Amino acid sequence: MNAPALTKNQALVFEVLERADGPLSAYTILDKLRDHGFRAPLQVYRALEKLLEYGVVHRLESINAFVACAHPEQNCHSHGIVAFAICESCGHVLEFHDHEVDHRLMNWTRGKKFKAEKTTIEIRGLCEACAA
Amino acid sequence: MNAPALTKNQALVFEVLERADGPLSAYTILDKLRDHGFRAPLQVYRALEKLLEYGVVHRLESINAFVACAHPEQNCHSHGIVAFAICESCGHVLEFHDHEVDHRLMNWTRGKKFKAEKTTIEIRGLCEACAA
DNA sequence: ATCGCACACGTTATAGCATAACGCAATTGA
DNA sequence: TCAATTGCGTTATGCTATAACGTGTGCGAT
Repeated sequence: MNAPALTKNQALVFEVLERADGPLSAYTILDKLRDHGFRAPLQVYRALEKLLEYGVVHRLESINAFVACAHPEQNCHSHGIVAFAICESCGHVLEFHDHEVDHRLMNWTRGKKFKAEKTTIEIRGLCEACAA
Repeated sequence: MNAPALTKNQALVFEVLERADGPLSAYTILDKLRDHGFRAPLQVYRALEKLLEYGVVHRLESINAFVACAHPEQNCHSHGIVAFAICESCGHVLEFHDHEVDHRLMNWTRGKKFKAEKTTIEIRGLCEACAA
């Protein structure tokens, strides 16, 4: 899915996520956009829904938060599975792709005749700076 | 962490999860245990916290639900990373372990000097029966 | 024995995350 | 022009999780 021009709300939400130096919850985004007229959670969730669809934003399931894609230039959906390392201290997120991991998981699901739609890989821990 | 004898509440929660044929939310567990005197979410969450610690229950982050471990006989924590395939139609969960996947992820985090604490791999899709 | 501690438990209240349902406005294309 | 689609705003609600307080029980150390 390629990203068409963003609507006003989508652009606002995306900018907030891009400027943030870590993942944000939907309600945090809402608070940051109150000055721009945002009043209700749905305004955020609806924008996020589209941004996720376009592949320019990721949802971190394990912490109920959202983060801008690390390489906005390319469509992230074409990279296969995305894995995240999330620092539980400072909140920073590392993003990476590994085709071998994809293969192993896909081989397994294929063997089980399971039709995979969406895969989540999230590693929580401490980043280099925080582990010191 | 090996499982000591379970307390009454822990045993009740664990039995509910074992009998269920799929993951359950904390509040669903609560409802199933009202007849046994459960009145508040914390009674469930506190039991779950211990069961997770003992490795006999898994939390599925992507659907906010809990499931009994598929091989209760062995300590699941000793198997390395656990991956789940979750059917979005019938709710059934397949559980598996792959040391090669573990390796790839650990190599990557080591390269980034990231200290991994807890890793989540969840594949949502359709199981064999539901995909037909 | 009893004091102190750790732990499980119960209760009330609250915080945090997400969506349902309604209606309106703008756009598009048959 | 009409119908369908999409985005938007609002109110209300539901689901998920934890804070904070107090009680009781078992058990080891003094």
